[in-house]
Amino acid sequence: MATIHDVARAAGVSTATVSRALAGSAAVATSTRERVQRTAHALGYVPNSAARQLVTGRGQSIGLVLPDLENPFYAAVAKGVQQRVRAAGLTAVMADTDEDVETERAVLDQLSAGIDRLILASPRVPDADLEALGVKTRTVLINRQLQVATDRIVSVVPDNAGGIAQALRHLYNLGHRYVGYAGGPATSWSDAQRRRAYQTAPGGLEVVDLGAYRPGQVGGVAAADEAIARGVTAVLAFNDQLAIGILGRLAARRVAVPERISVVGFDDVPVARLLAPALTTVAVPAQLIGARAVDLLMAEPETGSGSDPDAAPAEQVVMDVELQVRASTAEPAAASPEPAASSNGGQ
Amino acid sequence: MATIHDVARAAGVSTATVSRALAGSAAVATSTRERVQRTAHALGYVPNSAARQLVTGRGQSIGLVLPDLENPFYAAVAKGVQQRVRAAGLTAVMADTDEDVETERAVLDQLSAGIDRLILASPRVPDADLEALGVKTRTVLINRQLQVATDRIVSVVPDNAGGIAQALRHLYNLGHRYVGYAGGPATSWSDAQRRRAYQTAPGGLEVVDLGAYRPGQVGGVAAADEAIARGVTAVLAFNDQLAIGILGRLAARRVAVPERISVVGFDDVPVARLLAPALTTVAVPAQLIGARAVDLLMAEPETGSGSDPDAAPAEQVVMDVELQVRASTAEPAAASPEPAASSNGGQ
DNA sequence: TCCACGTTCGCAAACGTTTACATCAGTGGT
DNA sequence: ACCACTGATGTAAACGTTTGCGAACGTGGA
Repeated sequence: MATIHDVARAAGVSTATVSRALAGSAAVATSTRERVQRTAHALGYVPNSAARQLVTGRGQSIGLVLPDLENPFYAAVAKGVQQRVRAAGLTAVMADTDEDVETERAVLDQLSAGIDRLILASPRVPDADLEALGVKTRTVLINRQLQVATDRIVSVVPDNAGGIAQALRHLYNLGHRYVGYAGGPATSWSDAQRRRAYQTAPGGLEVVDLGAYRPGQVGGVAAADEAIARGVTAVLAFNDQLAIGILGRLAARRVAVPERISVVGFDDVPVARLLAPALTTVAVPAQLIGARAVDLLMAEPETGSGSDPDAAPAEQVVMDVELQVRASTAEPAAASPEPAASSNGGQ
Repeated sequence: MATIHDVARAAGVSTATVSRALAGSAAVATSTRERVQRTAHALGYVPNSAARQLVTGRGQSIGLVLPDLENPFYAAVAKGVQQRVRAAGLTAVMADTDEDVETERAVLDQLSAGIDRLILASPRVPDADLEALGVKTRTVLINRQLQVATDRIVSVVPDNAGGIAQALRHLYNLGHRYVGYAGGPATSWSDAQRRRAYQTAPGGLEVVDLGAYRPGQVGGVAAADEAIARGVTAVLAFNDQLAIGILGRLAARRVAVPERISVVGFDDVPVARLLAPALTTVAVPAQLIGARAVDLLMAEPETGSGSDPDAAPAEQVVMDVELQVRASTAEPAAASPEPAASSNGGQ
């Protein structure tokens, strides 16, 4: 492996000049720069990133920790992150926490050793941990916000309220009056947001809480059973994974979708349109979110001198979402029955 | 940030002792080791990975490059890799090549700077590039083998031949006599393997080449059209992505599956069982493959002194696959028509 | 002729570890 | 009483790079 010394010797200059020439510094003569670049290329020189990182302090890789790589939504986020990161000449180290808080904490510990810039998707650890992390590590949150505004921790989130509103309006227009919300994990910030959003449902539309479920096949069966028991005409799921599980259970119990019950998801993962029936769902631009997170991470936190210092430091960006109407929603079968009672759901 | 010097001073020893104590070296007194460990923990000391890597030469992260993170099969591979890597106290840097050879080459260049251990899933670059890479970087291939056996490049692959054989036998037992193979990209090593495998189909079963397609929705329509045109009673797809595309096109053209045409996939991605009809497919243990690749990467290449040196250096491991019979395959509608002619497929 | 100054470059000090080698104190054998 | 040896620790070099500082060398103005 050729080092900077080899290049320096071959080009007849000092290592300092090689370093500067390769970095494109202005303080080196054009002729010298070109000669050095040629020599470096000829020798197949590639800078040792460890050495560079040691002296500069700034690493060339950013960390991405997400709850589940096999969830297509996060896969898309990862893809977006990866593309942007590579375009910037950096690399991305990824960690999967298996939706588990303890694993997440362990991963965070491990990563914070060598990584100084982090993207956290749907982090489950408490706010305090995040703030502690933010002290030494520049951090961008996806699907979560912090109460206190630290300028080192920014976030990018989908328009949860808007998405729920669109879905609810769609169901209302179809004629639904009694809708269930099948929630996600209690520790999920996104779920809390979406839960809050349906409180402001259009007048005349009652939304009941169906409970909290783990997204996926297993959570889907309990959620579907609850929906049937409650007699709702439509169910709005926390995300597509859960909606898919619900669809599966409904099919197994021979409950016609959308004739007897309409189902709406959230995320619009690629398979949503392939299901039978194709899933009506709120599309959130996962890849874009990932890309945007990287942008935020690279933007210098305080370039105060430029323009006025407090010009919205973009501490939080909200991405637009859009309902995709497909085959899993339709008018309710009969006139929607009067909601039995204003029974508020458990948990 | 506390350095090793801070710990040394606080514990009243030299940095060398701290380094040894924390590494668990036997050459340090138990009492000293414990005192150092306590001090280090109290100071919140975490070793600087860049400095460590600089001196040891060995990095603490392994690279994983794969063609498409949004393909659930590779997402599963990535998950398996990630788990194993983390268990070993390392980190994984991931790169997505978008199924593009040039991108792959660029990624390989970029990664080989700071990474000395690599896992390549379905690499598209020519053998020569891989051999060059293997010189300085310990490499494990997934879904590909090299002709020449370099001891620094090993590989883990699914039992392609076995999988195809199982699928073909299943179709034959069902009564099919005229089956189409919808192939993947021409540059894919896996596709070549699977193509070769169907040459040795059971007697009486004719398999025709339907051509080469990009896996996914778009490739699926052309492949389905070709299958219909050829009049096959069943189609065996290169992978699930392609099979899903075919299913979609068949549904759009109102060709009943499995009544008119049976469809078999390869991979068994999680959504396969959720489709309508649920996809019969060859299950390959993606997560296990990822984990196994990491194991191979960590195993020291030559521990010659131990036992006899040429005891199968495990230069290649083949993973068992198993056909999952679901709803997309059935007996052909009528008695399978005599194959019109022995027309061999294009491409 | 001399001085001030800008451009281009080299010197050498850091960055935080690991590790080969030296040092030192015991300990048991002769 | 001495020697050889083992076990525990310290010393210092090395890893490959970036970068502040100063040296050398023109160049133009006074």
